[in-house]
Amino acid sequence: MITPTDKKVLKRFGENLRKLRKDKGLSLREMSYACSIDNSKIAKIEKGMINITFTTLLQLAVALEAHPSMLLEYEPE
Amino acid sequence: MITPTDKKVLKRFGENLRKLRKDKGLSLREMSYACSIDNSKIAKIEKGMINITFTTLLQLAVALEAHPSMLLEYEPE
DNA sequence: AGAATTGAGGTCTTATAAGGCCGCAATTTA
DNA sequence: TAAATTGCGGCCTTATAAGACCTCAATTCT
Repeated sequence: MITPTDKKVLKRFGENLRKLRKDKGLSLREMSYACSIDNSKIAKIEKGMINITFTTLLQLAVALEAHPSMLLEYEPE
Repeated sequence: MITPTDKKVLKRFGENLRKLRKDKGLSLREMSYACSIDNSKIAKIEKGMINITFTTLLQLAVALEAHPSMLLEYEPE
């Protein structure tokens, strides 16, 4: 079950993801196209609404042309 | 659906996880205790049998006393 | 040898991620 | 201002992760 603490962690991850996407100047649909993940799903991830799997993390990294570990390097807060 | 390519990626991740655990001198049960993940599940992860979620990745990092991103830093191969 | 530890697979239930589509309000652009 | 783009939430089905427990063969320890 997804705890309130998890919620917070996912939200923080989402915020960072959003930042990385913006920095790369991509719209949700552009990013969607770049990694084959539905744009609405990416929106949900950025909102911290879903607990993504390992493979989804890798897909996101592809779209951002970054190393997967980079998506985890942000201030936990 | 989990593709053969995903399978390979998960397997590689698992091998690395196993290495990290061994390096820390932990048995599956010890690690299980350290991160509240059933030992049989950790075994499955190491075997690349499951596509773990973001929160599970964080839990594993706790047991290894490492930054989550570290679990992703290995030779993709 | 006997006991304990360890890795690992199987099984069952429940929660939820994935995948895909729709629509709409708010921007942004033409 | 009309038209496109964008973010985003809802909905549905299917696949599968999570979580918990059991068993057992192979090691390792005593």
